[in-house]
Formats: sequence, C-alpha cells, structure tokens
Amino acid sequence: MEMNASAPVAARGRPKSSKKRKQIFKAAVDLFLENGFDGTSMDEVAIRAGVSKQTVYSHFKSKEDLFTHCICEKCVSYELSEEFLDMEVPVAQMLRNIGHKFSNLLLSEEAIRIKRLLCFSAEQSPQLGEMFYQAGPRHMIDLLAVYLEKQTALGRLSIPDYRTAACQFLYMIHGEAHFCELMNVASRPGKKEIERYVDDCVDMFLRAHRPD
Amino acid sequence: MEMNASAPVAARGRPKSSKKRKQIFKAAVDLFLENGFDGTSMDEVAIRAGVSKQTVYSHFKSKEDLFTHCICEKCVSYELSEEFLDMEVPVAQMLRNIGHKFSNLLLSEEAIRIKRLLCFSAEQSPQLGEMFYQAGPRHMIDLLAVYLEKQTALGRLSIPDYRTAACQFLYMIHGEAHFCELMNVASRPGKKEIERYVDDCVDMFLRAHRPD
DNA sequence: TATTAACTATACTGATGAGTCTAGTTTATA
DNA sequence: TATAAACTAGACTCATCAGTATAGTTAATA
Repeated sequence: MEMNASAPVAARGRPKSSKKRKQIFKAAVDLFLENGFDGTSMDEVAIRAGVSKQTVYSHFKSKEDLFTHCICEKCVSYELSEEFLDMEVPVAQMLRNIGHKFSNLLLSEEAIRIKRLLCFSAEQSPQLGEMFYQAGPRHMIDLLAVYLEKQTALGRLSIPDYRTAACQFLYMIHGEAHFCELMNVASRPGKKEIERYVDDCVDMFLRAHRPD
Repeated sequence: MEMNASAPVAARGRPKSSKKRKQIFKAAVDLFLENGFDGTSMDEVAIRAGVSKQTVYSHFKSKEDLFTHCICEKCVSYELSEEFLDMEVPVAQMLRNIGHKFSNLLLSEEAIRIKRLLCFSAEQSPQLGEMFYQAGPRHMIDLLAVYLEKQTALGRLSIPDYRTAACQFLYMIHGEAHFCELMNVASRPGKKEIERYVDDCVDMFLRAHRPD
C-alpha cells in the first residue's frame, strides 16, 4: 500500500528521492496549516518544495492523498510521556505541572492550526478526526486517569471515577484562552491570567477530591 | 451603511423585496453551514433561494458580504435567559439544569456547524470570532458568574472568584462529547453517558465549593 | 555502457466559480 | 399612465486549479 522511498525493492531505474519526498511533505504541511485544504494549490506546493509538479504527483497520487498523509504525520507528535508522571512529586505540584504543560500545548500555534483544520475537514473525512482524537485527547485522558488511580490507591486523592475526573480536569484547563485562540478573539487573556487560571483549576480539583 | 429593505426612504421605482432577501438569507445560511464558505457557490444560493443570481448581487454586494451577514445573524440566537436562573430552586438542582441545558446547546447540530465554520473563517476575519464569543460563551459565563455570586452571598456556596468558577464549570461541561462531535469521531459517548458526565461535573463542582 | 525510471519545464485540458452584461419583464411610486 | 428600479434568464469574461501530456535531462542499476 505505502510507497516507501527506501523500500528494499531491487528496482531497475533511478530510485525515488526520499529527500524530495520530505521537501514536498514539509511544504505541504506548512501550506495546509496556513491556508487550509481549499486555500492551497498543488502548484504552490511544488514551488515551495523546490520541485516540479509532476514529481509531487509521482510521490502522492492526488491532493487528498497528500493532505491525508500530512495530517497523519501531525497527529503523532501530540503526547505527554509516561515518565513525566513522577509519583514522588507531591500531587498538587504534579497537577500544576501537568496543567501548565497541557495548557501550553493546547495554546501552541501549531495545535491551534491543526485543530482548526480538522474541525473543518473532519466532516468530509471522519477518519482524520478519529485519528487526531486517539493520538491527542484520548491518549492524554487515559494517561492522567492512570495517574489519578495510583494516587487514589496511595490515599492522596479521593476519586470515584478516574477517567471522568481526568476529563473534567483536562477540559476545565481549556478555558476561555483556548476558545479565544481558536476563534482569533482579540481580547484574549494574557500569559499571566492563563497561568493563574490553570492554578485555580488545580486548587478547585484538589478541593473536590481531597481525601477526608 | 446598512441597506435595510424596509427603510423608510421614498425611492422612485420598485422597492427591494424583503421577502426575497429573506429567501436568499435562509438559502445562504443553510448552504454555508452545510458546505462551508468555499464549498458554496453563488449560483447554488440563487437556485436554492428561488431567485436569479443578479438579485442575490443586488441585495449583497459580494459573497463575503453575504457570508458575514449570515454569521452575524446566527450569533444572536445563542443565549441562556436570565429568568431561567431561579434563586428558589436548590443550587444543586439549578446547576444540573444549567449544565444539561448548556450541554444540549453545545452539542446541537447547528452549534457544532457554526463552530466548525468559525474555527476556520476566524483566521481571515477576526471580527466574526469576536462577535461569536461575545454573543455566546462570554454572555453565558457572565450570567453564570452573577448567579454564583448571589448564591455565595446567601451562604449556599463558597466561591473565591465567580467568573473563574463559571468558566471552570462551563468548560468542564464541554467534555469529550463536544470534542468528538466537532471532530466527527465515530466512537462518541451516547446520550446516557453524557447526562451522567454532566451530573458528575455538578457533583464535583459542589464538592469543591460547598460552604464549610 | 545500455536501460530504466525519476526528474524538470512547460503547455494543455476541462471544470468550476465569482462577478458582469444584456435584453426583456414586472411592480412599485409620482 | 409614465418612469424608475427590482426583477428573470442566461450568456459571457476571466481567473484559478486539479490533473495530464510531452519532450527532454539526470542518475541510478544490470
């Protein structure tokens, strides 16, 4: 199915250049994230990649194909690693760390652009939305749920449903800042306000789940 | 600035038909929400409205103009009325009511479609995002904040910052369901799960803010 | 070195779509 | 009733763009 440039096939003629493939990829990702699917032309992609249009079509069979590959690649980079969840750090501190890290991720230019793009494209091709969900939010929620379960077992938290609590925490963190960023609202909260909001969320979460 | 069809100007010839204007409007809103800006053509709008293309251009000076008017109109309908916030109803019950009402609004087909559309268009024209924010989330948060302040004054809740608490509550309510709907994820939570999630959010909120 | 296929450059096809133009028709007001 | 402007129908311009075709060039392998 996949035409990997470095496949160990003993082909006759000149092999496809994986370097050129990468150039096309990079150009396409940049343009799609900046201008969307309809706003990007294959001619632009070719020019930005420093490659002829024919070469683009020799690596990707259509615009849709190229787009799908680009989105897939971008879905991977979205993660909070497991080793980040250190059980020695006090819960309050850990939740603050997670909250700020997650908040920064959510508000990053790239994440916002991907979300915008997918919001719009997901209607046509649901597999894209599905993929993003699995790689992003889904993964994050599950990871946090495991952490909360461990801390509850240690008697440091009192939580009836770990996954629900994880959802509540992470979606609460989104807050106005995320909405404003997504919608390009001018009067968005500043860095200081966002940090305070995240800290407030952690406090609120802890008040609700302190062991009695 | 605004060309109102029923303006009291004593014009000479045949006046513009406000009925036709409404037909164009309705057709355009439907098509834009269904297919997006780029996915909608002015010919389609004219046909769906049962009107000639020239008439569309006589009421709206360009496609962008038409689009902007459509979005503006849709931003108005987004509200939770003040009289809904009855101080006699027990807080827990009231928050449950608000939560479910808000959740249903968020997940409605129309709200999702508007949000998708704006996510995408807001980059080009920030005034649209701004407008939506003011009419929708902003208004809702402010209303809830007032309610929380009153209940705190009555000693039924203990909240340090009303607006922050309102944000936390409303964004927590979004949850996975909203994300999945927006991204068209197939494995989205069902009606029962969503209701339980909202109830859980209310419980959690109350645990964090019960007066001591 | 002969072959083969990836490459470049560029012209082309065919479709779509925003906005204009024209010529004739309808419906208001003065 | 004359006039002026809103209407219809449909052809037309002009630009964009996905995808193809062509002819020649380059860089690999057998």
